[in-house]
Amino acid sequence: MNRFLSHATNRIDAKGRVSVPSAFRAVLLEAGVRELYCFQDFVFPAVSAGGPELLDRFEKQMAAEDPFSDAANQMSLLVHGGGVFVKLDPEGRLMVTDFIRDFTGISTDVTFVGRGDHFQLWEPQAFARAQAEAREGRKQRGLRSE
Amino acid sequence: MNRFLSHATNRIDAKGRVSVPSAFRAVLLEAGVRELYCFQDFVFPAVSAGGPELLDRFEKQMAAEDPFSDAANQMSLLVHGGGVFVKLDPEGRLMVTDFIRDFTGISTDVTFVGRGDHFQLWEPQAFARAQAEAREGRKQRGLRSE
DNA sequence: TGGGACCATATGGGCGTCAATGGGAGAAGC
DNA sequence: GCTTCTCCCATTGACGCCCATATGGTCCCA
Repeated sequence: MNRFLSHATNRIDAKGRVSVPSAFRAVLLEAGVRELYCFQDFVFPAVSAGGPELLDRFEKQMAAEDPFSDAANQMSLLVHGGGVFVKLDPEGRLMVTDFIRDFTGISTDVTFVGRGDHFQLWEPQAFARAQAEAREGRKQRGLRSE
Repeated sequence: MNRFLSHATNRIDAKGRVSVPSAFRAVLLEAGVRELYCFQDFVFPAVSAGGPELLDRFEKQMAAEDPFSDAANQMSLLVHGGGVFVKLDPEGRLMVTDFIRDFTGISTDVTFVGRGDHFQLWEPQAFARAQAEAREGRKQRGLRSE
């Protein structure tokens, strides 16, 4: 398994640390990622995290559209200006900084959400709501999988 | 037999495990599936399960459209964030996690329902109702084959 | 044809391992 | 010197692996 899948909720301890789920750490290890690259998601109130190659991916995306568009400008602000490198401690935990808290609304618990080539940090309730909305939207569009 | 057929109800034990029906396990074995991919169904209050190729299918679908579109984003939230890889123990049982319970209403028993290329986990009563409704709907449309 | 041995599946529980969490102490920075 | 950040160790609770038991069905043989 070489991608980020499923979701799990972990508690922030008194020092402001939270364990990254072991399944996600395994993916990072396999990819040889030692430092996480984090930034604010464009769509959801979540912080996205992954290897440094994520940056490349978003720069490609920006290059694909009109470089002077509002979207490209805002993306650059988030990707370049809002990006942070985060290190894990020997137990696989990361510090939940104000950068993360302010944007996501996270306070005591973090929901880690796999997104294939990266994963996200969500406030648990916010994730539940977003997922419910997504499911509702799919149902209405009638895009059944079978 | 290379597809999932019929249905069966098994009990969840004190540890929260339930045996996957042997007929289904045989199909999985033949297909060489060692890890199940499970996700909350888009239509029914059931959890669908099958081989990893189910996920591949979803990812192809996402790749087909604009990867940064709203639809693709929401789908990833369901397929990646809402999907789980589940391993069977040596006896062919799986853990019934809250992820499954909350969405399906399953508490003490699980009804396994074959769906051809995958199968589903239902709360027994809910399955009985859904099946009755489906039968009724077909009858009214006059599409019965018998 | 009826009874019994045999087999497969479903189920129950013990136990070791690992992940998540909590706290302490040393190191580095203000 | 005090705060903040790491690293290290301890605890606990969950999960995976193993073996044991039960239950129902099938096949063989008398």
